[in-house]
Amino acid sequence: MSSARLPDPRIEHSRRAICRAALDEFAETGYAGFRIESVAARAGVGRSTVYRHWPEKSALIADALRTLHRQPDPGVDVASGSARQHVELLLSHLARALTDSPVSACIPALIHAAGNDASFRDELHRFSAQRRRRLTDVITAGVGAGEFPPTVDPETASVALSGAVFYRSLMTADPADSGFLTDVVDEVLGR
Amino acid sequence: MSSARLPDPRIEHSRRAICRAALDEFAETGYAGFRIESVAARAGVGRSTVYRHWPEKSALIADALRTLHRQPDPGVDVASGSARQHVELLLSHLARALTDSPVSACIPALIHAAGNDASFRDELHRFSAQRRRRLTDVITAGVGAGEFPPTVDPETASVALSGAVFYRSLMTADPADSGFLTDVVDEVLGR
Amino acid sequence: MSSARLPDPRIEHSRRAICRAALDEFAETGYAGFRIESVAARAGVGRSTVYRHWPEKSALIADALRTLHRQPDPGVDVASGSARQHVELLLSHLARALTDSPVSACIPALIHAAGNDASFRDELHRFSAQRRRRLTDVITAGVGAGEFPPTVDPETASVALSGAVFYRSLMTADPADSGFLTDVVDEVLGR
Amino acid sequence: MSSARLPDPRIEHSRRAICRAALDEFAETGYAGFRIESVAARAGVGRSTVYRHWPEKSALIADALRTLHRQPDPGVDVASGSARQHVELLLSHLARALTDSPVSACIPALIHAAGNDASFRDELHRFSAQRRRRLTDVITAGVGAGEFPPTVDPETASVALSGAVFYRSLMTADPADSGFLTDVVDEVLGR
DNA sequence: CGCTAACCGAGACGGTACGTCCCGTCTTTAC
DNA sequence: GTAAAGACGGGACGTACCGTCTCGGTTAGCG
Repeated sequence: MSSARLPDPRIEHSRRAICRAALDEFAETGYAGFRIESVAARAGVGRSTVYRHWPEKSALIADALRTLHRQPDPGVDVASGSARQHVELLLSHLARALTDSPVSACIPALIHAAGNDASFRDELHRFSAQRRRRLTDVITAGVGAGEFPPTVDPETASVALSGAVFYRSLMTADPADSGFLTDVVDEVLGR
Repeated sequence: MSSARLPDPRIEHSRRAICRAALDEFAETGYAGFRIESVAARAGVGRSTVYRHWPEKSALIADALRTLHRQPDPGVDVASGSARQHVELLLSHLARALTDSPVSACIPALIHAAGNDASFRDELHRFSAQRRRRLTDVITAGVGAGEFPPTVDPETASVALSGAVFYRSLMTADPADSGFLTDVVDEVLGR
Repeated sequence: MSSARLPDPRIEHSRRAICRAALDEFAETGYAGFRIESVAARAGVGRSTVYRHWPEKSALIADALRTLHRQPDPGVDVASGSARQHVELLLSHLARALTDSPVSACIPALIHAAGNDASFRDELHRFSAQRRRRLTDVITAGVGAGEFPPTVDPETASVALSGAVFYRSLMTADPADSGFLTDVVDEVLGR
Repeated sequence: MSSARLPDPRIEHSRRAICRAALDEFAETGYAGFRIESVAARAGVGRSTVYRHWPEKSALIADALRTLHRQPDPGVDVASGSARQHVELLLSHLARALTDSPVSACIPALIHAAGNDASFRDELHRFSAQRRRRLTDVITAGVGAGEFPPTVDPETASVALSGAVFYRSLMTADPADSGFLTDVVDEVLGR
């Protein structure tokens, strides 16, 4: 019958350990400065084991970053609370993701990598689209419920809101704290 | 009078050529992949001349990027036209800067570098603050003239607008074209 | 049994090839002008392989020169012939060693290096002591057999004879040919 | 008449200082490790001044070493004392020259350099011939005076004696002290 | 004296070799 | 058959000198 060979549990174990180590390394040292040797050492693994599973450095980095996307969604309970509360919750999740390790250090690196590599760019776009879809949905619901003005375009609004958080976190010295979030939601979705 | 001694004309000549070459290299290959050897070759200069002026790769990159900031402001003529037109003009300049070489490739790299180096971070913050100030001023003027609703907070609005352009350019597959700009200005500054 | 682990056959192969190449390089260009890059090229080996086995240029040179000392002794058959013939044979071996490559170019370099480095000095002293011992022994035997005057001090005589060959080969324009050897043996060991 | 311009005293002053510094440098660091920069610094002179007078490193070294030969002969008073005393005196001068700075470090370096450069070789041969001639003359006189056996060939004997001192000083761990000199003179010139 | 030509120091320049670090490939042995 | 260990060829790094060059400032010796 199905002789699907179980592919040796050690393999999967190694892959996991290496990916985790790669994320740590990436968060600490960024794209440049990322050393295969350090990753192997972190993972308690021989250098050749890394090369057995990924053909080269960039492939490992890409793969490791991809695992970020599969991390569990914070899960906002849309059933209870107002649309505005949901929006602020999603934005504060985003703000925290941009501030805390390890994602905080990976997003900028991803943005940079995206500039020079089409596959990274696609990955980044897919990732952010997925994150932003929740936000767009919530805004759409808010408009439908009459909580936000009918003139609001959910797509544009979610870009403005996400962009505001990004910009505030990455390009200014001030944090995207709850006061800022309140202000920017007022500004974009009306008061 | 001021007998300011010109130290050696060759020095300034070399520095300029190297900085220009470094920006090109940076735009093409990013932070990783940046090779001093290529820069020297581009600049038509010996490798040692580069090291004579900058102690190491990162210092050269930092210095070269800094020259970006000193590039002349596009200069929007605020005297004529409506505040809304000014806002859209500034945003389209930003969008173009994020799309065209060489700045397009440098900003993402700067964002990345900022994640791992405080001095780069300060540089980036200073740079974006300077750019955004023009936008904030124009919005303030528009509010004063009654062109934008009095509820608009210029500071928050300029972050939302800049962030929207950034996000659209860097994190999505769609360009920050004039249609998008119109929409997002509608959204943030009212219609 | 002895499960003495052979570490890796490639290592010994590389070491041999590099040492041989280093001796050639040394003989051709001397201490100054000795370039690791040339040695690696001669040996058909990557530059880093050289540094993997020797920490720096001087260590490689020292090691390569040491292999000279392990080269097989010419092996003079003491059983047949007179003591005088043995003496002349040993001296002509020495003279030839000082004239022919590769040793010819290494001894002067060793003498020079010995002036600036104690370990080279010890090496040189050990090397020459070993070579000279055969000569001293043969002279001692010749004195015992009554072939040389009893007033001859074998130690002093062997220094005078070896020194004469060295001096003639290195410090004068004339070669230490067989005529010279005959004369100097006459002079030192009597006629 | 001849308006032979005095060639600017600064030039001669610089040359002297540089030559002296070059000898010191040579004695300290040998042929390899000889740095033009160090010489200039020792001489309190700009690096370019060195290059103004000597086209390259090796020319400076050669020139500096040549000044050694012009150093005043110790001057043995042949009028008084026996031939044997004169011989021992000359040999002890040679032994001291091979032991004390700066010559001690230059001779080995010269021997080495002679191996790779014909002009150095000629220089060395000329130098040693000049030194040895005094010795040969004294031996000849001693033979003529009946102080040494008529069988002594002055040329061969002076090579054996000089060679013995060289060998003892450079190739063994023992010094060419007065005891050794006595022994070797006994051995070569009879007792 | 004051001029002028030379010599000078300082140091930028294009090169080249160094010794270090890491890459991605490979070979060997242990489990 | 997979893993750890690590040798291998390769190539960029940042350092140290090389020998060449350009630059003003000083200085010797003539007018």
